Amino acid sequence: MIVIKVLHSGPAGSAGQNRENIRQHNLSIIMNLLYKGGTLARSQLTSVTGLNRSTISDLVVELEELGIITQSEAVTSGGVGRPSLSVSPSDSIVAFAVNPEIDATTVAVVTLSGEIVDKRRYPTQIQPAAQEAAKIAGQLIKDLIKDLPAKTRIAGIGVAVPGQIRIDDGVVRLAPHLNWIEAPIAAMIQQETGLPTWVDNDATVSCMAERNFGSGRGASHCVYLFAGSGGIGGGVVVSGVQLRGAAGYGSELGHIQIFDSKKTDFSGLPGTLEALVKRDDLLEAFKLFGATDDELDVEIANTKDQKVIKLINNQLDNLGRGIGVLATIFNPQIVVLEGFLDSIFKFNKERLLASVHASSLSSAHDGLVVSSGELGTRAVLVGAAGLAFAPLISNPSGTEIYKLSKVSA
Amino acid sequence: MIVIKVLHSGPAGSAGQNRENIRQHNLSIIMNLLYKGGTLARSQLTSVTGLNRSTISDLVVELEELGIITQSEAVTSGGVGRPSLSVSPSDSIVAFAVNPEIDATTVAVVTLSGEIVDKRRYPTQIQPAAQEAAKIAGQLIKDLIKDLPAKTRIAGIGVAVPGQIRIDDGVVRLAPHLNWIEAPIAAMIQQETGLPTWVDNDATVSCMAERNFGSGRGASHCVYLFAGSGGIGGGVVVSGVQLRGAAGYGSELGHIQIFDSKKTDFSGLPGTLEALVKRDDLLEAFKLFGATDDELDVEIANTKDQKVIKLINNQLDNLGRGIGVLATIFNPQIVVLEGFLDSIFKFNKERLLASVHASSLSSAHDGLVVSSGELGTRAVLVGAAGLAFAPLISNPSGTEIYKLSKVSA
DNA sequence: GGTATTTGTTGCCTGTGACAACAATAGGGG
DNA sequence: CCCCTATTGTTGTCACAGGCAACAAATACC
Repeated sequence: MIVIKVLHSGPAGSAGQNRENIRQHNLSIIMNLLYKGGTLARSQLTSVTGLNRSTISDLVVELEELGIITQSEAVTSGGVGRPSLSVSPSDSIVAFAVNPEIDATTVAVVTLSGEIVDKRRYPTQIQPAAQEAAKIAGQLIKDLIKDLPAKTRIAGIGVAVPGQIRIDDGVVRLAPHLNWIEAPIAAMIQQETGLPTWVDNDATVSCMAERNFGSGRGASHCVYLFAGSGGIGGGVVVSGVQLRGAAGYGSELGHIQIFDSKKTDFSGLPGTLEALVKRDDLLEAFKLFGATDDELDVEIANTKDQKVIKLINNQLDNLGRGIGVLATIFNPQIVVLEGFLDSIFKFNKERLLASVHASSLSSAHDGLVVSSGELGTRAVLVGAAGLAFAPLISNPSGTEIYKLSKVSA
Repeated sequence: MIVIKVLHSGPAGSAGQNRENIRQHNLSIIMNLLYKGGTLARSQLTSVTGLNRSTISDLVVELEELGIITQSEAVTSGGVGRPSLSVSPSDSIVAFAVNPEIDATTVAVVTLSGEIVDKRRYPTQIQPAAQEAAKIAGQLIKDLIKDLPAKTRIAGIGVAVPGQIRIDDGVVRLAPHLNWIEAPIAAMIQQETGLPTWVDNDATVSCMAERNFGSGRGASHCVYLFAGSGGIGGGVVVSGVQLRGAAGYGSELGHIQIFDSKKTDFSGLPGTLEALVKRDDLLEAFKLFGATDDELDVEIANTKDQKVIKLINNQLDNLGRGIGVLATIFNPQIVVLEGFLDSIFKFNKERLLASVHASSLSSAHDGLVVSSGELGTRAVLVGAAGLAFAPLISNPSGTEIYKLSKVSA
């Protein structure tokens, strides 16, 4: 049992704390632990939070009455003394995760414990307009609801979009690959479904998912790099908090300039990480146009072509430099790679690490772990659902949850 | 009057909140507001914190009894109704700021309201060893104490060192320009003076000073770049919190690689910001070896030499690219420049901004302010003192403050 | 000078977590 | 097989901190 003593770290916000806040805070702490940790014993909650046994009992009962957690009789024994009750997030609480991409829109049902229980993918010929994507998402959600148990309750909808998002009002300021400009996607989907909807950048939410449930579990400082057909996206966790920037447009890690090259990325900036580590270059080398990430992964793992190997090595060197820059800035415990970045990493880990070491101070990369993502394509969906769970977790007793009938057929 | 409603932002830490925490938290909130804001009316405290009038009264009385704040009869009127009492941080509480540099060690007396009331500078021929610097600091502190009013009380000592610091135990892991390696400077100074001592990186503490008292006042996201004879140092504030990294070695902004150049920085990395924007290059162009920052500043402002102008423009382009990379990553409200970086910025602001715009996404630099530091050489001292005030601010009722007699002569 | 407005002060109330005592449930030893 | 120890859940009581309302104080405005 690890007892974590948290001093008053972080910023002293300007808000005073009153009696209601204290209760809300403690309920939130427990929900947060259960969300990330899954099933925990009540005795664990006691020692981790530092709260009294009786207090934990009281709080857990309240959460149980709210229907967002369940208690089960002592699961395992193993130690002396009376066995502690197990507490789990309720499987009846779900959120819908929506991910519009160039060639398809995907919707998933994700439980409060971070599991994907169902999924629908709707392919499109060309990239859908925002209104169209909203309609598709609405229809898929209605389809998914038919297969859900009647007792299921819904926290809301989380949307992950490859672009720059104003999270305050859920408007996509610019999504270059989808060709969306100033698209109020949250309002559109909310209109279609009647459910509260939140939006954020796809890499940002994936980062959070890997941090909560994947390779970055427990890391206070984590850098996440994701690459697919839509360029390189990034997410950063600093002191346990997602980096968003003053206006919400931060952590665009694909667009940091690291070399003099004339090669430009999708946004027109030269010499950026995205310009120099390009998926299309690999596809061209393999003559594999339109391949999925999985197909590309297999191809990379098995290639013997010296020309291709040279290309991959070059990309590894460039990626390593980018990671080096990020390590120098953030000094993270872990850098998580996803998509084809992970494929080339697995092809030659030593080369990437050597490049990272060559382009950062030893203090920054000492003890740094570079790792593949654990969640793969699930990250973006689990992360998007997390957007919808966030209000419930931060204020369990004051957040509405909806019945299936809330969504009109 | 601005009423700030703070939702439960930030990370839900794992610590539960009990009755003692709530009181400590509220006392801390008030101290924090007073530290940053100087004198405030009690009515302002009420509206900003959201706490009840009677609660604020109670808290303020407790802080007054602790001797760390003072109340004065209604300073100004201006509105209808009974005038509110003014509350100020006590001027009798001070901290010592220590700044060891290559050519001198400086110690200042800084009040809780962020004012430097006295200062001593002790020049050295060559860079002092850590033990030597500690002895110098100890002697200067004893000298300074002689001139302080007898009622003065001391929060502690804050040390700002140009190098990589383990803040947990106050050990300088590496300070290249001072040639210190694994130097337990905090313990040494504590030994000399008997006062509790904290250490941190000089750019990091300067950043915090500019954020609390200077150009970056009120910014939630702030990037700070400082350059002197010891290369380029950086500090970043993210969501109001200083970025330190997992092990405390983050925000080494001078060492991010942005070009292919073979030019190396002091740490041996090629193509970094520090390698491409070099103070020594300017000194050489001016034939001004050993000049102070102020002398260099005047020289830059008045130069007509086309060759020098070309050099400055080149440095501005490189600096702009570095700032562009940082803007892309952090999306800050403000970038604050200090030292000769500020001098070349003032020489041609448009050129720097053009370079920033050319090397970042518009979403990242829209609304971005690039600004000169307000505090100048005071920043590092005010910031260092902040290290010693931090425990007092985060736990006013549980932190010891020392009488002058604590320091043996 | 009277009224409205704002703020400080005081006494009382309530909610929330701590604490202690007891009950329940496990393992270990003679 | 019983007893002892260790751990956890439960219950009732307590203390503390902030909210609230009423009143007093001090200002501006008419």
